[in-house]
Amino acid sequence: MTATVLTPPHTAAADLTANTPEIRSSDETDIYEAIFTAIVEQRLVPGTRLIEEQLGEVFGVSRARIRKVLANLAHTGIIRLERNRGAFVARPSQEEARQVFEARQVVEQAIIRSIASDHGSGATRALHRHVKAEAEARQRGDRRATIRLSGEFHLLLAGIQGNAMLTEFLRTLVSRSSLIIAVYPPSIETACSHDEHAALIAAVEAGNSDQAVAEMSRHLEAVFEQLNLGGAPGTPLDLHQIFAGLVPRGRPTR
Amino acid sequence: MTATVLTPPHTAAADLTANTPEIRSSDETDIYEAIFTAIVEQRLVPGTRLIEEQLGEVFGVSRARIRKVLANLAHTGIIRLERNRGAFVARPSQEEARQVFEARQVVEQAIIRSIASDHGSGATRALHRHVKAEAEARQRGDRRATIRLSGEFHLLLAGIQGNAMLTEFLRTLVSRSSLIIAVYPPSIETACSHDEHAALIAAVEAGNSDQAVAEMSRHLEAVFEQLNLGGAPGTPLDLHQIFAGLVPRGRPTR
DNA sequence: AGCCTGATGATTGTCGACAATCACAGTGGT
DNA sequence: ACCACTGTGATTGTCGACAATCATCAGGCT
Repeated sequence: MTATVLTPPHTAAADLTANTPEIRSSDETDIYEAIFTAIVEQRLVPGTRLIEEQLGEVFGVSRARIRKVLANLAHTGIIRLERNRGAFVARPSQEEARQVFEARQVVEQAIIRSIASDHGSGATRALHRHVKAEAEARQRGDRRATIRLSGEFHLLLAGIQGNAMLTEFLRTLVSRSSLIIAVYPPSIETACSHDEHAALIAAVEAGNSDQAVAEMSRHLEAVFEQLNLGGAPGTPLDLHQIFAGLVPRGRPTR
Repeated sequence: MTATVLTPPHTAAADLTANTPEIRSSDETDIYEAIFTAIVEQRLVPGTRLIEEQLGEVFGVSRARIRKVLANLAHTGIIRLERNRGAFVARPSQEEARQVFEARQVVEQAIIRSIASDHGSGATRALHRHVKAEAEARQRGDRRATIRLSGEFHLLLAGIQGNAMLTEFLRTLVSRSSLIIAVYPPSIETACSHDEHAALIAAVEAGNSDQAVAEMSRHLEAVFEQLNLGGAPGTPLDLHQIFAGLVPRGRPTR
C-alpha cells in the first residue's frame, strides 16, 4: 500500500504554490499542494518515481488531472519528467543549488533595493505582522509552518515591490530552495532566521537601500552556506530518520 | 477556411522557443514554433481566440496535443487561458510591458556583469559571429531573421554566463518582449541595433564590467523607449497593414 | 423600446480505452 | 560465471466520446 505516503489536502502550503498565472480548478491546486509538501517534507525522497495511476487513486481523480499537475510541478523544477519514462522527484545537484541561490541574489537584491528606495511603499505593516507570525510559529515549535513562512516572507517582499514577472520567477526559486534545503539539510537548525528578516525590514524603513541590499545579500549567503553540501551528488540519500518523529509512515514506493 | 492563417513548420524560430526543461516530442515544438511566430508576426492579432479543434485540424493532430502546446504558450505569457472559455492571444498592457523590461534590466545587468568580470569567459568569438549574422540579416532586408537574431543575442549572453535559472527566465522575458514589440511597434525602424550589441561585446572584452552594465542598461532602455505605447490599452489594435507586404494571407479567424 | 429569461449551439473539461514504449526477468549461448 | 537476447508486465502517450459550461439569440415581459 503506497497511498498513505501522501497527505491529502488539509495541510495547505498557501501562497507558495499558487504559482501559474492561469486560472486553475481548486481541486488541482490541492493536489499540487499535497505532492509539493510531501516532497519538501521528504516523505517523497528525491529520485522517487511518481506513477500517474497510483496518484490518481490516492486523490480520487483520473490520470488526466494528475498529468496536468505533474506538468506544473515539473515546470517549477520540483519533479523531473522523462519522456516515456515518467515523473521523478527532482534531485538537485550542488551546482543547481548554487545557481538557484545566485539567481535569488540577483532578483531579491533588486527587489529589496526597489522597496527601500520607496521607503517601504508604506507596506511595512504587513511585513511586521508576517515576521511576528514567523516568531510565533518558531516558538510553538511548528517546524512546517516556520519553513513555509520563511519562504513566504520573501514572496511578500516581491509582492510589495510589485513586478509580477519577478514575483513569479521568485516563486519558482523559493520552491526550488525548499527542495534544496530538504535535500541538503542545514547542520544547525537556523533555517531562515527571523532576526535577519527583522533587520531587512529595519533597513527598508530607514530608506537605506544600500544597507537593505547588503542585508539581503548576507541573509541569502547565510542560508546557502548552512546547506550541507556533503552528500555525493548521485547517491540516493537516505533521510528518513531525520524527520522520523514527524512522518506517520515510512518509506515511499520501493 | 481559417487554416491557412498559420504557417506550418518550415519557419522555425530556433532556440528562442526550446524553452521548457522537460523533454518534448519534436512534433509539439514544431506546433509551438508555428503558433509562436504567427503571434509575434501579428498574423494572429492580440485578443484572437484560439480554438483547440481548429488548431488540431490545421496541424493534423488531436486536441490533446494542442492542449499541451497551449499550456506551454500560456506559461510563457504569449497567450492567456481562461477557464471554460478558451485560449486568447495575449494583449500585454503598458504596465506589463514596463514590468517585462524592468525585469530584463535586473536579470541582464547581472548577466553582463558576470560575463565581463570573467573577461568574456573566452567565448566572445561566438558573440562576434552572432553579431555578424545579425548584420547580414539586416543587410539583406530579412526582417524576421533580424528580429529573431536580436532576441537570441541576449539569450546567447545568458548561456555564456551559465546560470540555467536566469537563462530560462530570460527566455520567457524575451518571448514576451517579442510580443510587446509587435503590439507596440517602434515608430522608427531601429529594433535592437546591432551597434549596441557590438558595444556590449567591446566592454566585455575589455573586462570593464561597470561599462558593460551601463551599456546594457542603455540598450534595454532604448528598446523600451522606442515602443509606441500610445494605443489605448483595451482597443483591439489593427496592425494588418503594417506587415502587409510580408503576410501571405490576411485576417485571422473572424 | 429596453431588459430579463430561457433555449440552443459551440467549445472546453474530463474520462476511459487502446497503442506505443520501456524496464526487467528469464533463457540460452559463449 | 558472464553477457546478449527475447518475452513479458507495467506504465506512459494518444485518441475519441461524453458531460459540463459558456456565449448567443430569440421571445416575452415590463
